[in-house]
Amino acid sequence: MDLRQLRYLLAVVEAGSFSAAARQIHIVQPALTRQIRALEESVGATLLHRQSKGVSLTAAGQSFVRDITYLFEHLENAAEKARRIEQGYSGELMLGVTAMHLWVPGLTRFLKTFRTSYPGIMLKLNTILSGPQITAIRLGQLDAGLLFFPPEDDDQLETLKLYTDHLVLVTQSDSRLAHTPPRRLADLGEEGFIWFDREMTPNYHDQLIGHFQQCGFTPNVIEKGNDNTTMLSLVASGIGCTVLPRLTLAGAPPGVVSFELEDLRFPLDLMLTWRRDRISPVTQNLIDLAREHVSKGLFCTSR
Amino acid sequence: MDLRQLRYLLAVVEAGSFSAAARQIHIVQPALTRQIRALEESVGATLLHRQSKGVSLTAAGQSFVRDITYLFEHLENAAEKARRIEQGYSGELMLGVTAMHLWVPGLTRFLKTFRTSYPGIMLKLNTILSGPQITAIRLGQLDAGLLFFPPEDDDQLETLKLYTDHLVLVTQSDSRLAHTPPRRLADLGEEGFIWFDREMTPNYHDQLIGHFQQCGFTPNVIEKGNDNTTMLSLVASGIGCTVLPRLTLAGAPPGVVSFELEDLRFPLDLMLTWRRDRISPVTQNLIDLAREHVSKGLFCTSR
DNA sequence: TATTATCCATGCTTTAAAAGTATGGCTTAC
DNA sequence: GTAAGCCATACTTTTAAAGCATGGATAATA
Repeated sequence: MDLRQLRYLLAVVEAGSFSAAARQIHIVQPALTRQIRALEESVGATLLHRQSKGVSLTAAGQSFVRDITYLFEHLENAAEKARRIEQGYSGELMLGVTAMHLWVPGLTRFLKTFRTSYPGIMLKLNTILSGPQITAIRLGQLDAGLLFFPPEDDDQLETLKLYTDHLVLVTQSDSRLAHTPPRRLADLGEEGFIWFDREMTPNYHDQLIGHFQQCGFTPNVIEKGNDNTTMLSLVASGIGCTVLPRLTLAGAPPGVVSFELEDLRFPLDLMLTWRRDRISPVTQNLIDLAREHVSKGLFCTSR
Repeated sequence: MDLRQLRYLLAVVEAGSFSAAARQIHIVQPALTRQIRALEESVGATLLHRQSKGVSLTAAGQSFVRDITYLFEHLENAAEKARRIEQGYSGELMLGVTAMHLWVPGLTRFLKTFRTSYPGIMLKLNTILSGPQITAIRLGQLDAGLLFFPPEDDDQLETLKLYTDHLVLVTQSDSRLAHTPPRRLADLGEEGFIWFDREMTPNYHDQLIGHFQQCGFTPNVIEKGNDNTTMLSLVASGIGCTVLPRLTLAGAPPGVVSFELEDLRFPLDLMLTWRRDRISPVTQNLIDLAREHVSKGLFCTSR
């Protein structure tokens, strides 16, 4: 069996005769006769009644034609779908993101633009920690990820810096600290500090703790909150202070204020990370759009 | 695009490499490479990542393979269906039958046997008058019909006599007629006669009326019932008598008796009728089974 | 009735499209 | 560093489809 033969059959059925069909599809009638005969042989049934004035479908032929009519359309759709995927206009994009960044305005704006530009893409956001994100990207489970501190000089991964953030001190607006703003980490003294479990985001944790030690500061941890929102809620309720990337304060509850500290100029680069090999077209489109946003400075503006 | 190419693609995907697939499908690797390339060209998308150690599907390829996987199965099913129809084991059979005969035991037994023998056939019984039946058969709307008096020596239609019935006088068991059974039509005199509209089955009507006239009998029609059941009900209620084919009395209500009349030896042949040309395989099977039943005398036995 | 036109089938030739062959470049494994 | 395995390319051979000429059968037409 052969697609050509099926096409020929449909042409014959439509034209009502071998000769007419042959004229329509620009081959000679004997060629058509032979191909239809071969088709009938491979199907194992006579599909056409040959009459002196054209042909008509047998009962078997009617059934067969019904069954194959939509085949070509189906094939064309399959090809079209493949083309759209190849061009990155269809398919899905598995994107890793840390919970911390889901409310960063520049980032949500970026994702919104992507969604608008590629409405055919099912964007699947995975709220996942930095470490697992890197693993998932390596394994191909994620197409790309948004995270701090990707492994440097990795020959498998490639990164793009979206923006550089920095840490700020966060405290309640009518707390003691808010009235006499500290200038350095050491000024916090034994002030209650809100922190998080190391496992949540080990890289970030270790980098910060290392920096604190360099500055001679040991936080007096009195409470832990394992995501941004929780930590901010704890701060808002007056339990203590903490440090957070400035841009993640976008969704902070009222009554929370932030201060820049002299020794908290810790540079935090939010990186888009992806596998160097086998970038899917969708991922490429995401990267291209990210590059565009970076060059226009769209990640840094807060509105 | 070509079925061969699709088959090759599936082989390559399954084998994981061009070389392995080529060995499996017994062609050489360059031929495979070329066909896949041609397929990719006609689809308009790269379907495979060529790596040093085999190949893997691109995102577009994954979608495409998903879409064509069931195609071959679908085609084989379509062919199988066509074969079954050609052999008369599948499909539908449009059979005309007059309401009069639906309760004839030999006939219902025949239809039941057919249904059992060909469970794949959708047997569509059309309760339709003799005249329209013949027209429908000629037009190909019916595959075959069961009727009295088909046109004789018709070069388009062919017939098979299933059984010969004859008319009997039907009356209520405690009517005057039942007590002094008449021997001839003329004996009925002015007895109330139940009849039917000519349009219901004109051939049958005209043949009977003609015969009545030959016998010098003019029925005193006092009521009309346009199907067997109605006529029998009227008889059972004591309104009058009528004549009916003997075998159609199978479903008669209690209190109805029948008598043979000397001049009512009118032969009634129930004929299976079909178009001589373009007998569908199902129809052929029906005819064959009918011939078998006729030769075994199964139509005449009442049980 | 003979004729013409039309249709499908068949035998033979030509052309187009696969498959086969030889080989090369590249990567991975030992 | 060599061998093995993979895919790609250029060229040849084989296969299969298309083209051509023609014939038999049927149906419309003169």
